Amino acid sequence: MADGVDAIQEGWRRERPDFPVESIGVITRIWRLAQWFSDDRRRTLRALDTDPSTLDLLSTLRRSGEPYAMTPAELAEASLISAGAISQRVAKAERAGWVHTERGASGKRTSRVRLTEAGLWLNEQLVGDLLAHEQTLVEHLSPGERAQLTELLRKLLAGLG
Amino acid sequence: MADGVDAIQEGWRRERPDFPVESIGVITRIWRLAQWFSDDRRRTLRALDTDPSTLDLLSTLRRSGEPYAMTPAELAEASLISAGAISQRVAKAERAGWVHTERGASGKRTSRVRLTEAGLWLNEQLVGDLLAHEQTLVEHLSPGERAQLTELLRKLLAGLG
DNA sequence: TCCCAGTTGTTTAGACCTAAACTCTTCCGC
DNA sequence: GCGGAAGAGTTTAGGTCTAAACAACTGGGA
Repeated sequence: MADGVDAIQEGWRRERPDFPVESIGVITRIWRLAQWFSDDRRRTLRALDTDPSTLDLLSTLRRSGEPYAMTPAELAEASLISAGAISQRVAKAERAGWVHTERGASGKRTSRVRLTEAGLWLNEQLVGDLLAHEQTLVEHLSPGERAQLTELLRKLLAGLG
Repeated sequence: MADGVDAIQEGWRRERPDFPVESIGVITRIWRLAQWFSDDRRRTLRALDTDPSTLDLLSTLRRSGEPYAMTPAELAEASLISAGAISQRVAKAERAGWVHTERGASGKRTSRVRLTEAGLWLNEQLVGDLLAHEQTLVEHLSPGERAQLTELLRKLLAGLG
């Protein structure tokens, strides 16, 4: 039961038997899984006229709880992307009407990005559907395997710093 | 021992206790690990004046064995990226002197991309160093855990089709 | 032999990201 | 108060990808 990643490992073992190829089995599979899940999400969301970046923005605001408002700096930290990318995501979501930027009193530099009613409603729909769908994607593994995998991933991630 | 992914899960559990959040623990961690490994590789390669796309191209050719030559279509299939992206990767690597495109007899449409001596040499250095480095990244896990993780990832990937 | 549909490769338009430059505000220390 | 450094947000340049348009060869059937 071999997959494309085994083929890569075997290629290197054949060509350079002295190279340590064990990490490929973990890291390359993680890359492929990430790509697969990303593509799947992009396809699903495109059919609903949105995209993963916008969903991530709305979900971050939603998860923060009432009043569903955060500063750009907070959003950047929570989303693990640059502040510049947040500006662009917010501009796009604002054009679509999902969020509204509240600027401080005249000329203030600070601002807060807040979910609109429409944005809140959209997010509830999308997240509910997506989580249900993604649950089915991991159910090829038994409950025990899922728990084991979760723990191993957590440990690997924690070990990286 | 909680990480940022647990915070996301707890956020949803608090805001929407009816949503099935188990998949987040697997999928989001896979995304974060993929991002971490990608960033790490990009940083490492930038210090050596290259980038992951170029390394992937050279490695695919190298792994194919003598004479280290493939057509663009074969490269696209092996690399899991579009043919257009291959054109651009090849153009860049050719400018740097790592590969050479051999076109068929006058006016032929077919072509083969071949590693140059310099490209072969560069690849040996980079892959040797990277694999040694990446081995250290997974050694926070015991040998048994690494084997278990590899199997679970393989099974999850296979289950996606 | 000729035609045209399919295949192969390249180019271009459009996304989205990062990094860095830039603008404006805030606030510390004198 | 004042001046300038630090902080916050936006804009822009550059890079890489996909999707789609485009260009050019190939090969089977009339």
